[in-house]
Amino acid sequence: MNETLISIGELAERAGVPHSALRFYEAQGLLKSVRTAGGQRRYARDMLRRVAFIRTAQNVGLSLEDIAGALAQLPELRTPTRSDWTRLSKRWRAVLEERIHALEVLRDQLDQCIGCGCLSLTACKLYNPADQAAARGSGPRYLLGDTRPVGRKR
Amino acid sequence: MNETLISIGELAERAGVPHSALRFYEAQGLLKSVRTAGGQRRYARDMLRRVAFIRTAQNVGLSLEDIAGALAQLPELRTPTRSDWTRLSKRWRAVLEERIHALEVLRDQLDQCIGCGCLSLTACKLYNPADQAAARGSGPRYLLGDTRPVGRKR
DNA sequence: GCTTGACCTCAAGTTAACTTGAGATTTTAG
DNA sequence: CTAAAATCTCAAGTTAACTTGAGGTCAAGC
Repeated sequence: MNETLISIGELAERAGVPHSALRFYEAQGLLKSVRTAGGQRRYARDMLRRVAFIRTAQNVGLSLEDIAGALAQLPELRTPTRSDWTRLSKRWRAVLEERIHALEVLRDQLDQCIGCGCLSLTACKLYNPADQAAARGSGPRYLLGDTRPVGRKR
Repeated sequence: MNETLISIGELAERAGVPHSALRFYEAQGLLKSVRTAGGQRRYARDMLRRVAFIRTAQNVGLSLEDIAGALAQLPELRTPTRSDWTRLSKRWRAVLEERIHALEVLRDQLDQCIGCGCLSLTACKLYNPADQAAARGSGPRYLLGDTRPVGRKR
């Protein structure tokens, strides 16, 4: 019944991720492992899925912190079931939809702003700096449709 | 005829960007300035637009290096005209379209992958690690529709 | 049962994009 | 003309996400 556990080398190879990154993820609480008597890591098979999830999410621009938040919803004590992952997937879909929407808004506004010919920065909806929208704080205000900037920090 | 030039403080306030960032951008070749007899920076008005452009582009996830590349297309010797900016804007639109498309592909594949119920990582089109597509190199292969990952480094 | 490849830990280095701080000079308002 | 506000330079610090290296241990095959 230990045959279901894999070494860090195997996980690294199958996931296409370097060992160092796996250890780093574990240190950040994104992965878990049990140890052999000698202290080496052994991963349950579902960690492979976790790694895939992590890399995929990073690819759409989410931070490890965000990802850790999502993974925290998975059960700790048992191996995640199909429906655990499905639930997670649904939330992801929402995140992706928001990001797509934000980019579409940006694209459309870019057309109307710099691209339109008005060239008036003071009237630009895309970039609304401090002296235009000081009451709402400084910096770009409309970039993400003025919604919560999902997944992007700073 | 010097009234058309603004100080770093004014640019910072109007653009909603700290002085330090403006100096940094200049050091990176993203902005330009002339100096007073005493050595202080004075910016032409069109630098305000440049700053807006920089921040906007950063917001969609482009690196300063990418942005520098785009800005390098603007004329050095004269103030950019409306059509200079329009041309730049059109290229941006293409970049945004590509990013949007990549996210849509990702969203749709997520549905079919983790979300579908097959739960088979070996069959997952989203995340295709080394042992599935070793011949094409390791790491995720289909994440951006297997196209050139526009604007993202590493 | 031993050698060799796989692992381990911990500290330090790396890149991007800035920020912070120190110490000195320039501008500007009164 | 002078004091306060704005700038200047340069070096060092910061965060994220890892990588690299040193020095040493574990495990698997012949």
